Amino acid sequence: MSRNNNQDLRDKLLQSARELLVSKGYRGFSLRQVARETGVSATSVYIYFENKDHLIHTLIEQSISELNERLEKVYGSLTDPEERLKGFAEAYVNYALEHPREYQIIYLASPEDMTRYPKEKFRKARRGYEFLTDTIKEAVRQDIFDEPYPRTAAYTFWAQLHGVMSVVLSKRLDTRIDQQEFIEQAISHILHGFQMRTALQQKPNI
Amino acid sequence: MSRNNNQDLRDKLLQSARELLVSKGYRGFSLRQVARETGVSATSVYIYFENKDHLIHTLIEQSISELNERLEKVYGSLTDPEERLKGFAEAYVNYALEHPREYQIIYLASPEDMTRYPKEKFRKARRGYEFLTDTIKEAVRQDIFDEPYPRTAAYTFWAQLHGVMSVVLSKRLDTRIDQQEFIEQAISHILHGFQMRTALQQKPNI
DNA sequence: AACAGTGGTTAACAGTGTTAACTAACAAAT
DNA sequence: ATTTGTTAGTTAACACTGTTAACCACTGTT
Repeated sequence: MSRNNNQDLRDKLLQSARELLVSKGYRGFSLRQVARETGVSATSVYIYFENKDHLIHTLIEQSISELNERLEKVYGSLTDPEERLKGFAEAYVNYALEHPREYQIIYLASPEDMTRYPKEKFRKARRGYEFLTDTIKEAVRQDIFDEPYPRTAAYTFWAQLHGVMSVVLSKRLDTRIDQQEFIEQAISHILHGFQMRTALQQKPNI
Repeated sequence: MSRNNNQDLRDKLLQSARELLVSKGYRGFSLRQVARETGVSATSVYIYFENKDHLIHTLIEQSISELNERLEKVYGSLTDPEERLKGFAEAYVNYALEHPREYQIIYLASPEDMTRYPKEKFRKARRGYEFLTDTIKEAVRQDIFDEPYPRTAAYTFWAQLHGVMSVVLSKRLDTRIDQQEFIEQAISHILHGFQMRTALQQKPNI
């Protein structure tokens, strides 16, 4: 157990870091604690990560990848655009509910940090958006949606979903509101917002 | 300038804290720095605030109040439910754009902190939701919307808006997407999601 | 056998939140 | 008028933190 320590320790550090971040949350997260947990000196972390931010950033990338894999699975298992869209929403919500802390990690990085990292690193993260953009484009092609800018629409979709889960996970929901109910209704609203708008835009009949 | 220092210094601390948080962001924010800036010893802060979290929390409350005031203004100046809803959205977005750091402060508090504070403190924060809930109820009364749970719908509305602004402010938007365009389209989608749904909602089950 | 590189160490610096112990100023009580 | 208690502030200290510099023990190469 000492040959290719190279990648070995790096992975162990990442795992300890993730566990700590998930169990103690962001506040109780420290490099030294990670090192302690891994049974290694604090400065060793700096051999594999430029600094604390970079370690966390790596964690974020991992989580984004896992989320994207789920989305890809949905994309591959469904063909109807509307079904896919709903599938995306559910996969997204489920990931957030199953891994709340990790989900929050993804959205943790503040803008000032982001700029310090190479922006290309987020290209991989955008894969999820591509699935979504494709789906919307397909829906437009099939005359199901009427979106002039599918990419913008894709970001709108994610943003709304993120808002919903953000509110849920940060426990800002009114206690009188049932969480499950809230999520379902929100998804329903979001999906509905994408349905043909031209016909309804004015005063609806009935 | 030394009589009722009581409230005086407290306010000065809050002001310094806000300036620091806005200029340096959350990372570069420290109690000691706040004290230094105010020209007072670090421990003085503990006379007026239980700890760092409580200080920040007070800042949050202030920002929420300011935001709520804007919403109240909208509520008072418009009567048509749909107009009001749109007005709320715009006021919300404008506040976020004009005071990005302060907006982010509002949504900074992580769930683990929240529980440490008396939940009632957020009652005042809920005023905004009440304006919105009222508006939706009124829309339902006028047969414009068809929302079985106006309160839930209100939270859905906020959540979606928050998601949109969160994405914008954390600079996660694809560089190819115009920010202004994105916001407008998102608002349009969100509002549309509230328009009459009965005719379209074929599959109500998740 | 000497060399450089790698992966790790310990020691130290500057900074943090927070607590404990103290002091100066002032109001009230005797 | 002196004692008392309270209040608003102080300094000193503790246990942390992220990060850097200097060092050390190995490895494989020449």
